[in-house]
Amino acid sequence: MAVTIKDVARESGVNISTVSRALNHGYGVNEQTRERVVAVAARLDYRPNRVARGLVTGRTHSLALVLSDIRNPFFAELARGAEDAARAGNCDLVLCNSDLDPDKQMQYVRSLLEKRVDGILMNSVAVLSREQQARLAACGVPIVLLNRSALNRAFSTVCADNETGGALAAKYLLGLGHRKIAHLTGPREHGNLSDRTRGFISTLQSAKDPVQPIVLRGKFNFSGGCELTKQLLDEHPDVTAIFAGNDVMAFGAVRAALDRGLRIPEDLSLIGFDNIEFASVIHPPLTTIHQPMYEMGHAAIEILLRLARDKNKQVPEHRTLGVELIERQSCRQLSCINSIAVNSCNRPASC
Amino acid sequence: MAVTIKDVARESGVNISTVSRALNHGYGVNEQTRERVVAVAARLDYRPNRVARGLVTGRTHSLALVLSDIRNPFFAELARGAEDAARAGNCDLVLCNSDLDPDKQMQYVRSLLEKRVDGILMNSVAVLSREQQARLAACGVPIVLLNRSALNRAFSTVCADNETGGALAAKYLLGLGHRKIAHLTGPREHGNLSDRTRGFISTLQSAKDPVQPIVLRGKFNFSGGCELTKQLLDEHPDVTAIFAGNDVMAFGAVRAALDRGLRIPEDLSLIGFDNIEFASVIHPPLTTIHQPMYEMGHAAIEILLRLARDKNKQVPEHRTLGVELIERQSCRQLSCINSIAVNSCNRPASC
DNA sequence: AGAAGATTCGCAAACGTTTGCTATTATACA
DNA sequence: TGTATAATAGCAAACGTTTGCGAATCTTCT
Repeated sequence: MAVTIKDVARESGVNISTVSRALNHGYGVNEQTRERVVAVAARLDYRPNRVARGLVTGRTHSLALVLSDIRNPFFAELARGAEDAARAGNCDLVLCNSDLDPDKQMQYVRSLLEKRVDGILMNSVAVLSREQQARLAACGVPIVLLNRSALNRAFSTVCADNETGGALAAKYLLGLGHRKIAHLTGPREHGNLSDRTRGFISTLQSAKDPVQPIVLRGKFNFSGGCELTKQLLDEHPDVTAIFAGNDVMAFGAVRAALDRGLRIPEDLSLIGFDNIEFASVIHPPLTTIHQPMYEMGHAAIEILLRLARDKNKQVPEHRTLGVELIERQSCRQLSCINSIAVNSCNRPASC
Repeated sequence: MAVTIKDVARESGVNISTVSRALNHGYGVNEQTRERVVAVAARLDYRPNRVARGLVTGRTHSLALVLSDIRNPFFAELARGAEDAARAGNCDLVLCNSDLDPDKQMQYVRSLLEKRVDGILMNSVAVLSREQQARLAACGVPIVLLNRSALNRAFSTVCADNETGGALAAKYLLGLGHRKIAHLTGPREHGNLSDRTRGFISTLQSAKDPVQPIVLRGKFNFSGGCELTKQLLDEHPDVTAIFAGNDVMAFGAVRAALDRGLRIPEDLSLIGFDNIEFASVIHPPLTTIHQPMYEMGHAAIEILLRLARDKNKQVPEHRTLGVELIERQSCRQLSCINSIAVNSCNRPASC
């Protein structure tokens, strides 16, 4: 069927081992024969079979990206950074959507191990049992995790400074004078979100005049943000500010607020986390914590490539990337005097 | 290193061929020995090496998805559909971002062919030269294209009914009384966008009272939509409606309009294409043409799986999936009388 | 010119499977 | 009991590479 190394060897009158050497590096092969072989290979349009090569070298030049859902713009951005880095390292990237389902996740990993990928970049293993994590750590292929797992230092990790991000959000809302503050987040097992929550709450509680936020947990997607906000507005109609665990939840909160006839930021201040592209597009432009998603994906794959390179020294690497607050127009100063000063109050008559 | 079929064979006292048969299907192997082998394999935690298997079977159980940029929510949705279908077919999916660069695209294909993927799903080959397309068609692996390529019927195709979608947008804007209409789109080579443009323009031109739209071509992403709209507003300040070739461009148009102090839909009507999730989130919620992105990805991979299944009968398959107009709040009736009737005019005093 | 060393290249094993063929044993039937 | 047939399992080739080793040739130096 396809043209193999044997065809090239026969056609250029040398042994297959010479063809292999000529095409791969050229050491130990005469310059003239090398040129001849290369020419023949080009003429026959020879494509080395990387499956066969992988079998003998033990490297497949494939990396895997296991994340919850590529439709989350955060992961799309991250995936792009990862893919670019993989490509630069001459690897390709297989995509797996786990939906954070532990069974699905382990099933993916099994399949990836059978396929002998050179490394795996995972969104989260926090949902896995301790035993499953141990099995993972012992599986032989390098694994980089995207959230800091304080428990298991067997893995390399890349993460944004989520805790600091949460703290930034808290300081910002406090600075604007908010006291009745809510926080929308996901289940406790979710590492990233939990770190944000921790930073947020502890900063609020350690203020000169401590604040105890209302914390609601649920699905951390658009509909989750929407539902939690509606629930919040029912139970605590007096909240003045919401910190959403991610931008997509914040978008859900915007929708819920609109449905209830509330305006942002006039009636409700809102701050997100992630700074995905559409955060600047929605009305009003969303104030949020920026995390360098592309760079995280890129950095994670670079670690993976290094780990895959020399199988012997498998020392885990940990990288934390900085976050920053992007101030837009979804939060307002609470005190009326100040709000007139910054001209963010549309109802001066009512002040 | 890893446990191989030989280890299982030795441990259970049979030949490796028996192990292979026992684990794969069980034909021609005694029930008792089968059970014994299975037990041993489980005890040793044996994982068959799919690289080796792929070498002999000629199938890698990998499919590839070559698209312009996963960060485009359209492609993220599509990728999710594709991945789900691939997983259901026991394949995994490698992700490639081509940025629609012909060189990059061919480079990806070369690499994928070397890796012997079982099939390739491509966003677009329209940017490729006729010769490159011919090479692609002859490469031996099944290829499904995402846009209808009227030229080359060698490939299978899956597409939304883009032309009808463009026509729907045109009819809708005409129905609202618009006459000064602009259309933002990408380069002529872009199959999808061109079909939309064709349907849009021909419908406008074949109206009782024909309209000639202003067509602007540029980058078909957020910043492209933004820049084109600014250019449009500079050159044609009297336009009343814009049809953006996709939602992301529409979002760019929203941003540009806001920057120029124009309100949507009061000062400018806007209709998009795709109906990505955030179309319903932005302010105002975007009227757009829905195309079934998840289903398209799913359908394309199903075709690929079928094609990969029996290598002999390689008859291309073509599937067109329907679109529909989602009416939200980004377009207004032009005539003032009507607009009062439908209460979409916020400035009754000026009417 | 002869020896030592370098260069070039072929041979064959190895990677871990699947699978056609054959040998052996068990089963059925006359 | 003997023979035809079916069930079971082993042997070995094949898939397409890479790579260690050794043979042959060429180069260089004394």
